[in-house]
Amino acid sequence: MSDNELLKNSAPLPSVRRLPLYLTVLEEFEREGKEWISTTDFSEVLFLKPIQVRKDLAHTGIIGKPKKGFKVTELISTIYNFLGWNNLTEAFLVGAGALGSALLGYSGFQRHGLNIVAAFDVSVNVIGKSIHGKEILSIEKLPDLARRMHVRLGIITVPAARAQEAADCLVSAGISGIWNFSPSKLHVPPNVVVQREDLSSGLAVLSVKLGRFD
Amino acid sequence: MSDNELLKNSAPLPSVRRLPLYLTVLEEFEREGKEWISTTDFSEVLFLKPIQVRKDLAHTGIIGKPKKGFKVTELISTIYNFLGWNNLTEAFLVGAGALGSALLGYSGFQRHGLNIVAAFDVSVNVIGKSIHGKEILSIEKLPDLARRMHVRLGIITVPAARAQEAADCLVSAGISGIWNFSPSKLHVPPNVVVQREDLSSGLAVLSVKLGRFD
DNA sequence: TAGATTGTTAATCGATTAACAATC
DNA sequence: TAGATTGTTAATCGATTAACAATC
Repeated sequence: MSDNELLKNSAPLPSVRRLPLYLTVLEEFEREGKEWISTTDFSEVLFLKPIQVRKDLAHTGIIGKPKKGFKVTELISTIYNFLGWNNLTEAFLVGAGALGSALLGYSGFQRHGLNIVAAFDVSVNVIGKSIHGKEILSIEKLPDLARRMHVRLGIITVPAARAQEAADCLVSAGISGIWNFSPSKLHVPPNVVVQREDLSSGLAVLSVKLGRFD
Repeated sequence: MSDNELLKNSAPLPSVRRLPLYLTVLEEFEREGKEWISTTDFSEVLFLKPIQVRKDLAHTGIIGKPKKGFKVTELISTIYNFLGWNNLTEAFLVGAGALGSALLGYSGFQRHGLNIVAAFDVSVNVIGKSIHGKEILSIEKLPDLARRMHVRLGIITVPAARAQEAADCLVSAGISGIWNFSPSKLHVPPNVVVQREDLSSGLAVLSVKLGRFD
């Protein structure tokens, strides 16, 4: 019944979430021309305990050198490899509103192995228009195009009320993963992976933390 | 040394993150005119275990009725209360790029107690322009305005390299919380709360889950 | 009443942290 | 060599789940 039923035997998800954080530090070190980085280096910048960094990095399979740490370039490519960010995954985006447009315009995804190849909407007001150089297509064309282009990933940025509908469309198009930016819980078959990216969860945490100071 | 040092004695953060999810179900029930909702109702829609829902709701302090569950309207207002979403927090947004514009255009924040009252940028290309009806001001005006308007919250949507600078500016303006959409770790004094909302963390999780199916 | 659902106390599970020997 | 840092094994901590009596 759990979301993670098929996902055993890998790094703990909290560790996976921290890996991109390590990448930002690593890239900084690389720019500065440093060859080695230790877990204490990480811990000082990120306010984490060195032992936690060591455990996290161990999950990627990298092996360090006592007294030195890890080779910066090697660790970067190991993490990229671990995350599968060295080969591009092509994605369709559904919902070309404010948030969808923002994601279309975010250039950083390319470096993270994500390539949004097309965007779709239901509204005649945006269909045919172009946002950040990408043409918005009618949602009706999605299933056919997805199969022809072998697109594996769908990004949902429609309002909550339309999210399930968008998910159904993507599933019927044979997609294998969904990045869901709507606050809705999606019902999909067990072979489809869903990652919820819900701003309201983050805002809830922030609100509670802030409230503690009143 | 931990981020949560000052934040003891409240609901566990994973529970807090789930509360907005319950709200979407509750609002659906309310629209349908239902008076009562049980933890099994929640669990069926959200694929959670009833016991987890019960534990989560207990943290808000609400008391249910055996055999009936919880009063829909009462539970909604209890959660809103718990999150502090019934009175508006005013916020400044720093960085009027693609993501910043999207957040400026997101009408859902009002319902979640968040009111973005002004946006700031460093670029002369956007200063003076208006996005979704909100004028973009020069970052130089931020400290003075923040103090005069008693703004408590800052939202950072600048590129990683400018994030610390933006945080310093907000901190010097007396802000007490930061919602950080950049991938950088921010260094702030202990009385300032930071909530990181990092897309790359979510993408990392999604990538690992997807990779598991290859 | 009978039975569904609550609230509470205890058991389990998984992630974080500690301790320490191995190593360069 | 001496000491910093690694990798590993064990202890702790906190969240999830189970069990069950209380209740309407």
